[in-house]
Amino acid sequence: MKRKITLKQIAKELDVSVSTVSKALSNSKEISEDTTQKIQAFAKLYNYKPNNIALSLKNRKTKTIGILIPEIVHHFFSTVIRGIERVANRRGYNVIVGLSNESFTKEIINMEMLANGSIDGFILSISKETLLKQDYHHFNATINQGMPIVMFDRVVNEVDCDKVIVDDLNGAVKAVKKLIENDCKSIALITTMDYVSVGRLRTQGYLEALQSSGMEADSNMILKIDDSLDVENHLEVLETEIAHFFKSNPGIDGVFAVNELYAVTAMKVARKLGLSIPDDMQVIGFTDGVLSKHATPSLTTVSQHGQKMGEQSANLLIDRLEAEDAAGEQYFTNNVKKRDFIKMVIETEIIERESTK
Amino acid sequence: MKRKITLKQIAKELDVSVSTVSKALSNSKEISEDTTQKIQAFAKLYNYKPNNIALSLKNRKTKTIGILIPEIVHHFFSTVIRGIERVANRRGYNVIVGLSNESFTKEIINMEMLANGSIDGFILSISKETLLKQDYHHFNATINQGMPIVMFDRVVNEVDCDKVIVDDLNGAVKAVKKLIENDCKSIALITTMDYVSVGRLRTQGYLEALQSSGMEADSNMILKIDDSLDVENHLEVLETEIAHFFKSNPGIDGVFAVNELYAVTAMKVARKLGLSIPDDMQVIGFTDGVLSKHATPSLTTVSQHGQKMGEQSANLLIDRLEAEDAAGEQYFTNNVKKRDFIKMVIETEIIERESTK
DNA sequence: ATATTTAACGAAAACGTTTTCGTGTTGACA
DNA sequence: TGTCAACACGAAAACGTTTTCGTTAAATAT
Repeated sequence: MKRKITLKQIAKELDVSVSTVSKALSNSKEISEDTTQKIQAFAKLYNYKPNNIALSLKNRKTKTIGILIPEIVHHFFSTVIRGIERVANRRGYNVIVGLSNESFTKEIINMEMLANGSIDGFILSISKETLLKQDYHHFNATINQGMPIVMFDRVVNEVDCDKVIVDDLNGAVKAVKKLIENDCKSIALITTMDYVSVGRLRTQGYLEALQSSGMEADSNMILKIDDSLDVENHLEVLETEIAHFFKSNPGIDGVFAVNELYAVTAMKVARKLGLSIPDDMQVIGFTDGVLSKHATPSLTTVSQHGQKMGEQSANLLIDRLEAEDAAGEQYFTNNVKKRDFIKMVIETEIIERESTK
Repeated sequence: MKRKITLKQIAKELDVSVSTVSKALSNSKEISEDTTQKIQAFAKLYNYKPNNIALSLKNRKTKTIGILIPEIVHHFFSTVIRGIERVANRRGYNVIVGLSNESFTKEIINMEMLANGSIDGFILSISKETLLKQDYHHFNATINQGMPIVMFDRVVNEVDCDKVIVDDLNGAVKAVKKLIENDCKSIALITTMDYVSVGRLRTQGYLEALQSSGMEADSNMILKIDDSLDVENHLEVLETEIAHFFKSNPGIDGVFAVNELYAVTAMKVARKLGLSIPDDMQVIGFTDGVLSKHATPSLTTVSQHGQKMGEQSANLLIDRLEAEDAAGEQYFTNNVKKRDFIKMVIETEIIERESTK
């Protein structure tokens, strides 16, 4: 086994100085053509590649982006990662991922681990627990240390940084309006608790859509699921809750759910209750994941374009990183912003499938 | 904004040497209690944290693991990542992920990017194109440079390293035997092309199970899907292929599919053809993903325990990394293995749901 | 009073780069 | 022959650590 070769070793072998080797490899014209040739040939032979860590230390930038998300086994988040990785790679960056597992503490620990030089900037989505606590000091702290953050999807006004969000409110409005257009008279909402901002916004969209169509909202028609319990592994609880909800509201002919799991489960429950979809009840979900596509009947849903969100986030972050470079840091010491923070909104799109008429 | 503080800055402020600061912070008893106190207080005040990159360079290890997978928007792979991240974090490591996107070239590029000092070792699953080409030189090259690799799921004999696999063959056998026990007389197989080793093994398991039960295999009962096309986005093709398959084999009363997408699609097609599941046809899939759990009817499936695979992989890799440490590298130069390579088999488990009787 | 230990700290090397600034040798030119 | 530029290269600093090895002064032992 041969360990990776270094400049110093090449220098020694060829009896020149380290500086000469470095220059020769970067085709500096300070070095004669003869020695350049010789050095390059030798380097190629031994497959020399500069050590990234050394470069990072010298350049004080790592060319890697830290991703911090609540959960990776989740279609939406993995789609975002794919988007980030795509543009990051294209622009010469690596990505390092941390999982907060929806925990405030793990979010902080992860950020601290990564913020100590390992990465140049963060792309993250806030954990539920953090949203609940409303404690955002760790975000502001990292930003204050000069490390830029881009937040996506679950964002918060209290932190000043670039943000990429999906138009949750409007997406919900569009979905509910579609149900109304499709002649639904009694439209229910299945949502989460309010502290998750996306849940809140989608709920708001539901209400606005009803209002603007002259239908009145009925709080009995809204089912709020306590997602503090691990719903993925307690599917029955979800099912019985929804079943109970449907039974106590017999007239429901349209359902808008704030995620695809709720939507698909609602369909399942409805069918068990003898309802046919979409004839007796139409259903629209949020998030275009595998479930929506492959459910029977396949689910009409609001697509949030996760990959696009990832791509935009990465571009925002890298743009800012490279702007810092160009500005040569002087702006920072003067405390002048190079560019105001951007809040980018990704438009939603309704993907019509079999669960609506 | 205050940039991260360094040892040198602390030293300057407190008018001591850098070495003194370093020692004081690590509670060396070389330093008097007074100065230790003073330095630690100051460091805490300014929230000093050692720079990871500098440490990596000095220690010649990064405490980060490189993950290289074909695709992240995939329940199985993200489950594995979750497992890796879990133990990596617990043992003080970070994870950096690269996506090969099933491409040979991207696999190589990614490996080269990461192998230059950014990580201590790899955990990876081979891309389809690489399997097709059967070109594994890049794996052997990195191993020869002293960087350990752990392969999971899609592994290959030509590379000498630790491996974690699921018992595909036996899992398939169990699944098919369950169908036989459940009185299926005519069992079909929906599989991939043979070059994907897991597909081949599962096919083999199907054949063995039939044979050992005295049933004869009929090549007409095997549908091989060409997964070179992007099946996720060309669902119709898959559906028509399966429909055609079912129509030309009317007697099928049991289906074993090598992944959950094929299984769920098979159920969908079957129902469109007027068949009831599980009464007319029973279906078992492979991979316990979201689809299996939430399909209607929910799918009986062979679970591969992705998270466990990730955890085992990470433990194997870190064990080896830390064994190298302890051995102080001498073994390597003598070309003596510290530990033979391990092939760890994760047992599969059949999760019974509604698609079987 | 001298030798030796101990306490408390600093200098410097090392990890692997890149880059700035010499420095010595050559050749040209006056 | 003396001056100066051009050429080709090397030394050293810097990035931020840790660690080994001094070094100095005071304290102790002889």
